[in-house]
Amino acid sequence: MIMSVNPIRDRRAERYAATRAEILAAAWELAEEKGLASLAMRDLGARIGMRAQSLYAYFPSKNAIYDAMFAAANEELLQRVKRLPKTRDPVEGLRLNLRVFLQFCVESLVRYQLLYQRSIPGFEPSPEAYRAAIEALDTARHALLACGITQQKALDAWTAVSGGLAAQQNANEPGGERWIGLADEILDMYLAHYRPTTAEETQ
Amino acid sequence: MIMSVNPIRDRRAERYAATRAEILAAAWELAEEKGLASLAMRDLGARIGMRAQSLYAYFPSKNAIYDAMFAAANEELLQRVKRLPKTRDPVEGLRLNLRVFLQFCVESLVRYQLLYQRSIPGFEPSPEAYRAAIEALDTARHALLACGITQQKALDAWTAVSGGLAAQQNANEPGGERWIGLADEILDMYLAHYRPTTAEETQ
DNA sequence: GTCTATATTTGGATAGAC
DNA sequence: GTCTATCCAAATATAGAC
Repeated sequence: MIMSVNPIRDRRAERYAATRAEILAAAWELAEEKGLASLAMRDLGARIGMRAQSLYAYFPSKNAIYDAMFAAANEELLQRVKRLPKTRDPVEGLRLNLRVFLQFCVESLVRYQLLYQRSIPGFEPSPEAYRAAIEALDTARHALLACGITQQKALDAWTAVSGGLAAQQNANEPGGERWIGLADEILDMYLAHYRPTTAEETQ
Repeated sequence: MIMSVNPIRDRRAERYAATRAEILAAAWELAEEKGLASLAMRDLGARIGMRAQSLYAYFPSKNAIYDAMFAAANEELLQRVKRLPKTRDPVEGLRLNLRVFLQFCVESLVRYQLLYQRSIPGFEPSPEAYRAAIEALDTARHALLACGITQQKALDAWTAVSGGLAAQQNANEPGGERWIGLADEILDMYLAHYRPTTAEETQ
């Protein structure tokens, strides 16, 4: 194994990765405190005892930091939905998927902004950072499929209603549960309309 | 009448108001071209043949310009829903209200961001600018009331589904109609669930 | 890998002449 | 009411010494 042949290089890589992680953690903190768009390299460096310029040894630009945050957040969501217990009842599976998504959306306002609101001028997530986002959306698609819902229109309606709940909650009552508390009822409404009741309708 | 006593002062006021309007029009243009957050006083002045500093004779700050844009946009929406023809069928009234709202949301991405996404760091609309926004929302509430829908939960669900359609459309397919085209179907789904079927349920 | 020094850009806002 | 002249602040990013 290469690891045992050259332990010094490994320790360096570990240190490097640890510092990167530390920078990202500080970035989230600062974003929560001052707003996502107000994240500044100076402040970020200061928080971890560095000059702003030294951060460039870890990230080539500020947008690269946003990109890493974007990727990590989507990966977090993906892991959560993947870790969900398998249910016999497909509706229960969809309900859990929705619950996890909404909880994820309202836990952190800045994370929500970064992932779903494109509020940073000039920042466009990289395709790699997108991967987990697409995969997470795909879990919702599968949960819908398990309920016999296959039409593209129905999937689009699902993203609209689930996304709408999160958006209203964060916009009008951040930290509360006035809208996300409607999840179960909205789910019932949705299924009553879009779920096929006979085998034929499933196609 | 004061107007005929001192016509000079009137002409000045008119000129002043016209210049303010010109500035705001240029602000919308620039925002569409470069992004809402990238609106800069220099560019704005340049567009109307002025130095940036001269703009301060018309607006005390950049945020005041955003505020005027915010107010004007909400007023525009309010006028549109108010101008809607009276319908005998309350469901038709709700449908038209929704249609106008969605059309308004997708017509301009930057207007949508300004009104519904709070994407400008440090900008908080003034209470006066809010007035029309609240009034516009109130027209939706009345349209729902006419359909016999009175519960707060049901009103919240309405803002979630209608807002969700606009949000998904703008986020994933700006300029298209993949989501807003679902409006009628979503409305049916919503009414089937929330509209009382008997007089008693209406309370 | 971190620093100092600095370049560069950007952009909001004020003072005072005309 | 518009200008010139500035100021001031913030923030990204690079060069090069240590």
